[in-house]
Amino acid sequence: MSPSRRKPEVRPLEILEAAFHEFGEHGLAGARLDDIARRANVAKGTIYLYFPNKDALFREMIHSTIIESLASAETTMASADDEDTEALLRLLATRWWHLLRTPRMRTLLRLVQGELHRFPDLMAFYADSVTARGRRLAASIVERGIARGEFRDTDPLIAARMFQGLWLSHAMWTEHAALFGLPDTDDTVLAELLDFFLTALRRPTA
Amino acid sequence: MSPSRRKPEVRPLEILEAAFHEFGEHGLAGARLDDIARRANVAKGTIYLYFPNKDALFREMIHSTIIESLASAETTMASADDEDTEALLRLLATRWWHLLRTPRMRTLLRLVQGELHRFPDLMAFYADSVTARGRRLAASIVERGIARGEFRDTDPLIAARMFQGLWLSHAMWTEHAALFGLPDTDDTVLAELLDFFLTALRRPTA
Amino acid sequence: MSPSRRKPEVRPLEILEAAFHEFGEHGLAGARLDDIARRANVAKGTIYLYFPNKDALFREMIHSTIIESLASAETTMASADDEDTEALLRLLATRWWHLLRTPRMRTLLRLVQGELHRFPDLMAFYADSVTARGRRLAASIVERGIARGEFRDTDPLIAARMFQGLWLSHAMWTEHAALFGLPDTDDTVLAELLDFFLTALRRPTA
Amino acid sequence: MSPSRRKPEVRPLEILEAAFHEFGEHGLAGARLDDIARRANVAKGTIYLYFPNKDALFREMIHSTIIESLASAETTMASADDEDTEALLRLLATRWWHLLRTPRMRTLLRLVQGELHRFPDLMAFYADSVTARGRRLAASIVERGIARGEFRDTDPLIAARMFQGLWLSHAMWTEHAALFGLPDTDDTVLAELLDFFLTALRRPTA
DNA sequence: CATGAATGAGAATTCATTCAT
DNA sequence: AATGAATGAATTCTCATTCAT
Repeated sequence: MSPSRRKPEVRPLEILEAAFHEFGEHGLAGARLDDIARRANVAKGTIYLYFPNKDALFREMIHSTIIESLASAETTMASADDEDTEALLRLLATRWWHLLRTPRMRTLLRLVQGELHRFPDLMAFYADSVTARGRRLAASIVERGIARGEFRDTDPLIAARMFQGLWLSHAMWTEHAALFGLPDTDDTVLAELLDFFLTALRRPTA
Repeated sequence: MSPSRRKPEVRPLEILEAAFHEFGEHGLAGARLDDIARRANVAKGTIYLYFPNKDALFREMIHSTIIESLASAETTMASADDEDTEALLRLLATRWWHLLRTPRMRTLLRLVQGELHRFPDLMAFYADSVTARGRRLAASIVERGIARGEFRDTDPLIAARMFQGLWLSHAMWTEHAALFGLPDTDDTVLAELLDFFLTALRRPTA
Repeated sequence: MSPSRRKPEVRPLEILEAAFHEFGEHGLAGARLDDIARRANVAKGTIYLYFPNKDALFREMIHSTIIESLASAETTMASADDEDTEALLRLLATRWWHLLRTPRMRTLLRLVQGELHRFPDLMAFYADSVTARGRRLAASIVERGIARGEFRDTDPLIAARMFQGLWLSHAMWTEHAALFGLPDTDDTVLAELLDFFLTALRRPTA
Repeated sequence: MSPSRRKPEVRPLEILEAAFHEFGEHGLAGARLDDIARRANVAKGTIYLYFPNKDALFREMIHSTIIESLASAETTMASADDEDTEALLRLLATRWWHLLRTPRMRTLLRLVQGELHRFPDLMAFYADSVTARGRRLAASIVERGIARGEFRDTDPLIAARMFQGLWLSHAMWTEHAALFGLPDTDDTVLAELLDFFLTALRRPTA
């Protein structure tokens, strides 16, 4: 085929996109550059125009996926302010739930779990920019609820961590919902999560 | 190495053990049979006397690790009966926590997360024998607590799922405790988990 | 880089110059067109405007380097006539020595030795235009010396060949002077060469 | 093909032999592992059982060829003692001439000239063990001649260097004898060399 | 049973060459 | 004329698998 030329800036993005799919499906070692190239509609050598080797491609793919997740989280999380805190938390939780259940996010989670322990710097980047950042947001809402007397008095960061733990594990199970005994409808799962979490958080009614 | 004269049945076990380490560190595609053989003190060809190929070795390794985990869970979980339910739950939770934080368990969790989606039958086996079984045990305790009026009235299986979700995600974070904002001492984490979970479970004090 | 506006004829020369360096350093197969282009401050494709392929570029580079060497030899060798033959020979030998020890010449020698056996026509061209031509020049001086009774009666072409052999091998050794046991200063080497050669050539003093 | 098995020690030797031919013909960068393997009657992967990569194979090939040359020089040079020095020198010179004109030696010379400047340690090894060693041998004979009054009084090491220079350059020319104006028969060349060298060395006859 | 040298298909990487701009 | 992104064939290197010993 003759060297075609589109907008040059999209090439690396297409490659990263293809890399996301292949690495996501087969892992770092299991994915083949050949397949990534084919999926990106690009010759094998083209990948090396933008990435020095397979490892670097993997790293950049993870990095850019995290960045992208942040962006989409950013827009997703922008919150309303005039509501009572529980409603606010419900809103955040719902959006979070949908975000986590995105195919993109699920694949990212799997890669983080399965492959990132060999890339400590990427793991740190993920922990910082995704986990810690999200936790702070959740904690700030919890804090607001405590300040307003809606929630019981607890460490907001710990509560936020529990929140993340619950959502995270359920999101992972969702990928094999039947196997892991989740209800058929995702909304049910979300309702259960919220119910449980808020029960632990609310002031005991006298 | 000279053909050694151990009990012949230990050979495959040693190979499985080595496989666990190498697959655990590098994943299915990334691990090399060469390294597994070296770690097992065995010639490369010997592996093929016991396992038809790499995939099969991986499967058997996962399978036997799950079995082994069950066994160790079994002994760990054997419960006392004469106590109040909360104490019982604390006991279970503590043991579970220590089990999950075992290097063996953590590696298994990573492999399940990272590699098992390509082995649906193994995933099912894991879900059934580990997750579901554990959930039933936890649920039965919760049920007892409800029956005795110690816990609020909820679906015991859902509560048990929340329990697992909390423990699981925290166990995974523990591998990079500092990065993921966990307290320094594991006991503190456990205390936080129990506190949160029991708060959600206890009857509201009038 | 923007299309530059030099005299168009200099382009191929710059490319040949860059090719000389890269081929000289890495050999025909080892050199990369990429590096040649970069060194010539030219895009990779530009090379193909002037040379049909790598091999041709190599050939032309060798060819032009030989031509260039001839020219510089020409000017270098233009001889005075009014002197005694030994002085004439000393002059020629000195100039030759300096020419051979030029980086350009040394690289050419290495390429001739290492790569030209796969280009018989270029080898022949080199042998004819450089070696044979130089030998004839040297032989003519030897002949003059014999005719004048300054030198012993020998075959001038053979003597000239010995002359070339001595100078050539020493020039090659010079590139790693310390390793090959040459004196520190080049002039010493030249003096040794001349001393030896003239001793063999002079009439035995009665 | 099924994995065959001969005396295991010969494998690397066969590979080195094949490497010598391919590298000798095409140079380091130009030779293909594939061809080396084919020539050695060995699968491609087998090469990597004995040599970590192409460069290392090249190095070992050079190294072992040098070693081998030394050995053959050793046996070749073992000298008789009862003769006059000139005869001794003629003997040495003859043997040297034949050794240098061996295909093996010629290829080695080409590789040393054309490729070894990128392997300084190998160049040093060659200079030490081959060139310097041979030079010392020649020098010792010259010295003997001087001591006996057969040769004129000169620096024996310098004379030996001239000797080597003459032989070396002529050996190289021999590969393209016609092109470089050498006589048809090798013995004639040798006779010329000896004649010239001894003329320079002999005492002037009063 | 056990070995490990040997295999060769397959994967990563390189780079001469092309061609749309 | 000049560019340099793109190509893909060619090459190096890897490693699961085989099998003679």
